[in-house]
Amino acid sequence: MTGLATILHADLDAFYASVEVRDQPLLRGRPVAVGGGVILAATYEARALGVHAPMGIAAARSRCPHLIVVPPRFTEYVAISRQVMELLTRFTPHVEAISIDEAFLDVAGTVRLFGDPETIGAAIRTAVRSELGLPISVGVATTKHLAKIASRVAKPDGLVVVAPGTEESFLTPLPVGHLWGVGPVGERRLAAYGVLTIGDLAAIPESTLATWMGRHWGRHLWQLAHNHDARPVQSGRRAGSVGAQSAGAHTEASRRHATLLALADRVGSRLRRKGRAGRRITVRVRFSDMYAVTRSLTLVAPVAETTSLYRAAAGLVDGLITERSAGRGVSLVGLSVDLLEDAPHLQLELALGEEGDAALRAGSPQHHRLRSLDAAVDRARTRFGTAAVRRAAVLREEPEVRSPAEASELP
DNA sequence: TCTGGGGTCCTAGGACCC
DNA sequence: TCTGGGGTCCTAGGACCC
Repeated sequence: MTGLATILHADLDAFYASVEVRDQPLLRGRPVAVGGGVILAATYEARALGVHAPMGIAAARSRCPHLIVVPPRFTEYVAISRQVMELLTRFTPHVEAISIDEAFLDVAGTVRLFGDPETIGAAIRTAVRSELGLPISVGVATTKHLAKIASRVAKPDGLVVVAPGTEESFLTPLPVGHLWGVGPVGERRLAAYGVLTIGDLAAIPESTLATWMGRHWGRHLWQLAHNHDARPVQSGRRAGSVGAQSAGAHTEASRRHATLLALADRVGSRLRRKGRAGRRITVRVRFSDMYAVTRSLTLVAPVAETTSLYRAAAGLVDGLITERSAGRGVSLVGLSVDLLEDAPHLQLELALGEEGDAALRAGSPQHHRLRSLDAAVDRARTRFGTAAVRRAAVLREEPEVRSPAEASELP
């Protein structure tokens, strides 16, 4: 051990809202929220008036009548996020992006180059502010978990260093809800045992926590409370799943199928862009009373192609709704795919997917797109051989590869 | 005034195999 | 014929994160 706290957690403040304020200077200093349906991010001015994500917009306005609500620009946020992550890699190659607006850095190897971790944290904040015009908070500590808590304590627009040896006094007074992974349910369960702060938690023996919360959870909580967190900063982590969902009334089968096809398109083209595929398809349906149900299916071979995703998803969703709807409306449908590291038939699936994509770019109407996969299958036969294509189809438990045409009968 | 869209991880039961 | 333990895969659900 170096005796130095070298893990940084950098977290953009009110990210979406800060981008909008940056790009529309007239918004500066005013209560601003980014939202579509619900609040996605709120400036600190808005938070002071009780506006928080993920509150409904109407509820937010009732608390804050002068709230300015800006529609989100996701493409822009993704691009800016990339710029931020790029900037961070100047200070160390060990950057682990964990969401659109936060990342861990391990600067153990670069302190001789850039100065101690606190100096690096300050330099990051200055660079992000001056080059990208955005506020970012940084926490510095000996573990990932503690660095994350430190950046939270640093907000807004601050820097907090937890020096080695001071961890316990730093953690003791904080509420247990500050622990990563302890949400409202965990907080309630712990409160029932009189555990309110991380100090309270740290005083409980691990074996007792295990009986209260289950073995795994108990052990995990005990370790976090004592700042035992050996997880290294991992750059280049790959996503484990890809999904898309759509909220709104989906009670009518025709609307639902159209939405599912669009979701399958979105997920499929993202998979192919990444060169990934997956076997496990999960659908999620939420009813109008917010009751949510999932169904999943593991295919025998991986898929990355719109029509296969669509058919698997439509079958699951229709079955689920027949089984559970009980006269309720459907307010959300979602589709996701668990990715495989590597897979037989992946190249064939990707080739089929490319053909589908080409048809999409050509702007052909939906039923033409689906039919065009017939032609894609023919081309795949030439490229990969009839046997390979048939095998892929059999492995997907489909009667025949040409069945995309069936899907064109759907809306 | 009802709750977006993108993810991660864990649990638990049943099927199946050795 | 009965019994047991261990391991893996599949599915459904839930908590949590931003």
